Amino acid sequence: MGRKRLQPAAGRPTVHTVAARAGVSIASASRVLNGVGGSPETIRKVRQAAAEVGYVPNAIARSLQSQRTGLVALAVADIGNPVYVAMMRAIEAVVAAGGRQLLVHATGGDVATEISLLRRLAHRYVDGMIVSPIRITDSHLEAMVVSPVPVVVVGQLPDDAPVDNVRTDSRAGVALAVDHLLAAGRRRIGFLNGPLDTVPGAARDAGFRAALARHGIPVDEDLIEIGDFQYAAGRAAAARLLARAEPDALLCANDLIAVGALHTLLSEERRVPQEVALVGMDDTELAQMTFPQLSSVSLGSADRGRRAAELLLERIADPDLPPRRAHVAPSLVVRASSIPGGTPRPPAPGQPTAVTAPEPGLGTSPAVPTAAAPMTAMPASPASPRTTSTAGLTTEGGTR
Amino acid sequence: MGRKRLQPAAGRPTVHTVAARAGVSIASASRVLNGVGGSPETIRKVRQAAAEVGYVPNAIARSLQSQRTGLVALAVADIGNPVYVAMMRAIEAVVAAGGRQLLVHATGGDVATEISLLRRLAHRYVDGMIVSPIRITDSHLEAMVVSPVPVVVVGQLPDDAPVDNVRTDSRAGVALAVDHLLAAGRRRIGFLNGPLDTVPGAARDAGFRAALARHGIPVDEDLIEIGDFQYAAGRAAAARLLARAEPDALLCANDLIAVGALHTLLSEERRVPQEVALVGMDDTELAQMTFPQLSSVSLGSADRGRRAAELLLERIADPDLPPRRAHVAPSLVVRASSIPGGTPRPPAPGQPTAVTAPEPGLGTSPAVPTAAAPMTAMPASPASPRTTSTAGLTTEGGTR
DNA sequence: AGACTCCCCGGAAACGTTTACACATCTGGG
DNA sequence: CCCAGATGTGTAAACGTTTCCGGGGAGTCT
Repeated sequence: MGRKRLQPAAGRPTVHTVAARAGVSIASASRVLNGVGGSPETIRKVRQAAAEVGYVPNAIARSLQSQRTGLVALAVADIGNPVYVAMMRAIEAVVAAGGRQLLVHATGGDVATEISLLRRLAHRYVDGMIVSPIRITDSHLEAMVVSPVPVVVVGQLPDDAPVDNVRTDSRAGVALAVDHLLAAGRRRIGFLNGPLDTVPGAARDAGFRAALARHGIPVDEDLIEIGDFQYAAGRAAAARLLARAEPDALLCANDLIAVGALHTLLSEERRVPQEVALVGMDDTELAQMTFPQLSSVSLGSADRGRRAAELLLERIADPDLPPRRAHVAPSLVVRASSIPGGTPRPPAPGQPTAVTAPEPGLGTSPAVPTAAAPMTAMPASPASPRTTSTAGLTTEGGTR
Repeated sequence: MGRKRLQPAAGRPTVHTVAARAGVSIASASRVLNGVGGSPETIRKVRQAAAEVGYVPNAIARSLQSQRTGLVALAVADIGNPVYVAMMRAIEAVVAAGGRQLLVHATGGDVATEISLLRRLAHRYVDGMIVSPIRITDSHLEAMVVSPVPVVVVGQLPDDAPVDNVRTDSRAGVALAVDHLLAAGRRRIGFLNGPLDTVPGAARDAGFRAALARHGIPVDEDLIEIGDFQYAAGRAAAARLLARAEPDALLCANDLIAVGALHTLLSEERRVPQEVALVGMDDTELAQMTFPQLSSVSLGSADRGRRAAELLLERIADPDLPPRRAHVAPSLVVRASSIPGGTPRPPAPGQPTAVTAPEPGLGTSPAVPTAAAPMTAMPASPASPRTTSTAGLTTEGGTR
């Protein structure tokens, strides 16, 4: 009898400890502790024994048995970029509601790091991963399809890739900004972009050229500068551009670049927006912190994060789902940095005005269907200058 | 013979699969795969079999056996606050070098969430945790000592708490800022603080009053405003303060508050720093992004993060170490927002100047020993305006 | 009263690894 | 020639859970 455990006193209590103390089998103890089955008397004894020894189940052993870790990984280039912070918050919320925790990886935008992370999924240390790569290579795709746990991509992906992904139409987003600036009477729009060999950089470049072409405006290469997606690069790129051209507006590929550009503009004593209008992209928290506040194209980072997390959880629950693709429509949030008359007075100061892009078609549509979109004032709470514009969400390929 | 696995074809390959295919025992297979022992012939067979079936060891099973998860958790209030981003990056680096990954929890500064997180450590889903609580309660302490895995605290802790922790002397940090402002001729220093029932809020309040007292200046309660540690609160608190008093300087309990205050100042058309000098705390990335750039008291967040991670890994390796405490000395980084003549011209524009506080004694010393510290120009690379001032690090209690 | 159902319980097998231990074989030296 | 040691291998026991399955008891229906 009872020859199973030799010295049950050593180490932390396990199910065996509890079972022995309650005088029942480990099966009964486990059942009671999981709330399934058990006679009233057994339940009482086990509960009491567990309380007395301070039993807490071991998460790892449970994972081994249940084949799920309760973890979801997120891999982004730069956890300092507020756009990823917003995404992370949204993902965290969904994932926590699903009873899981979030493991965050910072890849530094490095392809090798990303691949290695995807490959490591083979160890199944997480239940799934959300990844937002700046560049996509064949190795990425191969690692994703080979992975034993599901992967969801935030960002553009080849149309035939059998991977869930949530995307936004950043070309249409750029078009919104260009339309807005042209409607405000600007004619020489400078463009501060990220590297063209990145997915977002390429899309923004294409969007910018297409938008100008649609308005019959020739592209002046002197008005285009390339850096990376960081603050310092934005600051430097703006300085280079201003040294050789006289833009009356600057469109920036993300908010960090825009804040850098704003710094250069102000330190060169150019008035914003009177002399140079400024528009960023991503509509991060940062856009509301600058003075003047930054107009910015929202690409729905929080929505994309939320949607990605939902897709991932659904796929974890049912791996046989067909590959799905979700879209989040961009919208423009207008603030003081691009409005000629300074901060609009009618609502509260710093109140945003939003313009929403029409829903994009399948894949990357060739051009933006609308001409200059009408501006619509959005109702918003006077307490917070946060935009309440809701980006449109669509899903295709799923059976919802 | 071979009656162990009934259908080895199903599911992903395990050690059993590899062993069977190589015609050896699982023990031999495991040994080869771990690189310990094995004859040349066995090694060849096992390697080949593993490659053929694409074997990857299961992280969970390995964890169960080895009693380590390879994960380290970090719990902070707000992953959007750049001070935590800096800390997180530093921790990530150390932890990755130690072959582990980082699990990030956002607590929202909520005590109940923090406690629940600490309690969950009993499940041993991570090898240890770094936590930076805004408030510390007895429940915190109890949960920490009870935890089966080590916990390191970033922030003040009762002196007798048997928990590793790394702290900075934020009172001395506040004193650095006050000294600087007084030396620059400011006399009516406004103070925008966080809640007084938080550890950092209380310390900053005490530091502010002590610094004024040391200079024989009476405290004017009209010049003190309380909000929380966020941007919006800073903006609102500055507006309230400016409505009832006429400060010639504003000292802010962190950079987010300072950026909010800057927004209010600029939108009320007060010139910074000519009319109102501005100093923040934490010296985050944000401080370099504003215009004018923000003077800020560095509390060495990256250093604290790094040190905390080191302490944690050391303790994981040797749980019997005595409780240790590490100190990081604050320093002041002077930028354009607090210098009367605008951006200092001598070095490159936006070049920081740093003043380092003397090493604090044990525990919270009653007052700051130095009078107005001398300003020392720091050499820095012309390319980046990042400060290179290194905060001093000390450890006590350990056997290093 | 017998058969049937339902519920509760305990033994044991899984999950996939590492490793203690025992055994066999081989080598070299006395 | 025989034994000590070294070396390689396989069996089985861990790590801590959940869960399948079969047995037994109590109750109900016919």
